[in-house]
Amino acid sequence: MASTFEVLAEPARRNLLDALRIRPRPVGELVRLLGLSQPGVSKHLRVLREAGLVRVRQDAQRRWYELRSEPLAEVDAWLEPYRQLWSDRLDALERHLGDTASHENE
Amino acid sequence: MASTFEVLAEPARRNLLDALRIRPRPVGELVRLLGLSQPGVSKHLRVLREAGLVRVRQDAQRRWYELRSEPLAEVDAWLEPYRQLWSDRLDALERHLGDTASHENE
DNA sequence: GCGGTGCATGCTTTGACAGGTATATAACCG
DNA sequence: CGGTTATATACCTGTCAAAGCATGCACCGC
Repeated sequence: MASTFEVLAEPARRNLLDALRIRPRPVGELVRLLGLSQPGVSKHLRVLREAGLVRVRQDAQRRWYELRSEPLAEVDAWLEPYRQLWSDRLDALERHLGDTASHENE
Repeated sequence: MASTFEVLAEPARRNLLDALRIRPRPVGELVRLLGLSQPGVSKHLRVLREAGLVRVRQDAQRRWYELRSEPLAEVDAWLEPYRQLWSDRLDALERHLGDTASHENE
């Protein structure tokens, strides 16, 4: 089973997640939204499902796909130690702006 | 040039970033840390460089690679609307725990 | 200058993956 | 039942990326 990062590497799959983030949708609707072939969409959905990023609810002949955010939380956790880097940088910017403001009449 | 997500799909490259997050390092050190061949590491570093995730500082025959976090901030931004999903879920959990606690003697 | 070190690049093979078309499966409707 | 809708899977093809090995290139110390 592919890692969450590998799954997210494919733009079409990120688009699928973006669509499912709004609300669950059946496959046909995703096909229309993405403009891919139906088999193409089904195959991406399979990858997403096997990675735990979506789950399916069957409703007669329709299959409603919905988002599962847990794997994304892991990505967020990986990112966590890096986040500090740009917040540090923002802090520095803010200090700089503060300095500039306090010197702005010199 | 590959997207940041594509670049992060490769585990070795995430390992490189994790190593460079601590401090800048020359290639040889990264080779030792990752246990890959030197050309392999160099090629991954090239991909990281072309995606803007690292930059190089040349020091005589050594090349010091250091992290550039900007592209990671973009990933973080993509993740942003999803983050709400698990914070919502945490909120719900906390409410549930609160309810449970208030009923725990029933 | 010369051997040695540190690193990049070229080449080749191999395997994975995406997209398409055609087809299978399953459930609905009349 | 028969046709139709909704979705999945099989198969094929082209593309691309990763890994290994060999080699090139730049700089160092002597």
